[in-house]
Amino acid sequence: MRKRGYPLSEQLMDALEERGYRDTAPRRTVARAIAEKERHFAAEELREQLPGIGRATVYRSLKILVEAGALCRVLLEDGNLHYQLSHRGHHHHLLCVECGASEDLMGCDIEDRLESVADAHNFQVSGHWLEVYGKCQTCRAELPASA
Amino acid sequence: MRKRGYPLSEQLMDALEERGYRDTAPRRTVARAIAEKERHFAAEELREQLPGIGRATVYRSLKILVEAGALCRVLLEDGNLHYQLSHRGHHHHLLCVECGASEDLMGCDIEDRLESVADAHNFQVSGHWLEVYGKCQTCRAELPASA
DNA sequence: TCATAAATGATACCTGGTATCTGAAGACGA
DNA sequence: TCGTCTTCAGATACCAGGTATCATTTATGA
Ligand SMILES: [Mn+2]
Ligand SMILES: [Mn+2]
Ligand SMILES: [Zn+2]
Ligand SMILES: [Zn+2]
Repeated sequence: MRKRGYPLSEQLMDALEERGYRDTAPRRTVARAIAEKERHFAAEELREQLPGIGRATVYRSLKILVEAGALCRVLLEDGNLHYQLSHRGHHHHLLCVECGASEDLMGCDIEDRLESVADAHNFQVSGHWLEVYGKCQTCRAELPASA
Repeated sequence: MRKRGYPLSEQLMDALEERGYRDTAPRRTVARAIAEKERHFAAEELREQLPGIGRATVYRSLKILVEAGALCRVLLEDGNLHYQLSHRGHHHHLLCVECGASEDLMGCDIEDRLESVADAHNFQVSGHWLEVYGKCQTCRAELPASA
């Protein structure tokens, strides 16, 4: 996602324009708010930050940004769904259960690895959802007792 | 989960009693309804079937049955969460996107396989969530064109 | 049997959406 | 620049899937 040279919020707008969506003031506002997020966030959290924007518009923007690949959904260990700026294309997340940090994991070969077990069930794999939970580098260092 | 000899609904109640929950009429009613389910189901679907049971009771029952390991949550490809009778212990699901059939996948070694990539990120894996989508044996046979 | 703790169900509230609709704003050709 | 056409915005209502509160009922076991 992140490229140097011009604002992230513009890159989000570009991703929408590429898909034929118009460049509107509310969408720019949403894009700017998302671009400032340093971590995954809940939909409602974003909406609270944007009292001037209609609820439906916030949710619609999230939806089309996910479709455009600019945002991805992250399933937290507690079952809550968050949104996050992320790499395009298929990938997974290493989610720290201590601090919430999330690291993208590119280069997924899960389906290759599932081949043999799926074959045994005569099941043809076409997709998957994987989230990985644990402790990040920083949190391991801070809590050496349980690291 | 399923053992021979006595009703599945009784096994659900047993799972609750093992955890110190009381044997009550509403819980038996919920357990009986769940025991009759041949597929994963939505919470609201179950509630509609049980108009005599309070909404909170239905949701509380689902929650404690999941905690007791008698039920598991299944994340469908469309993002909806369903519940399903299932094996105890860690496992995954092969979910057919055509017919909705779900097959349990025991013997998960995902975390072992993630070791090396997690190590590269200095990340200590403690858990994961995986759902596998595709086409089941039956649906592959019925639609040979795209199988 | 009876005290106690736990469970129920009504109600209200919350998050995360979607459907519908009217009016506003963008795109674009003349 | 204007008019038209389409999309979009925001209000509102609604839905699914929950949780918190609390008064009343029920199960359990001493
Ligand atoms: Mn991501
Ligand atoms: Mn299962
Ligand atoms: Zn961390
Ligand atoms: Zn199938």
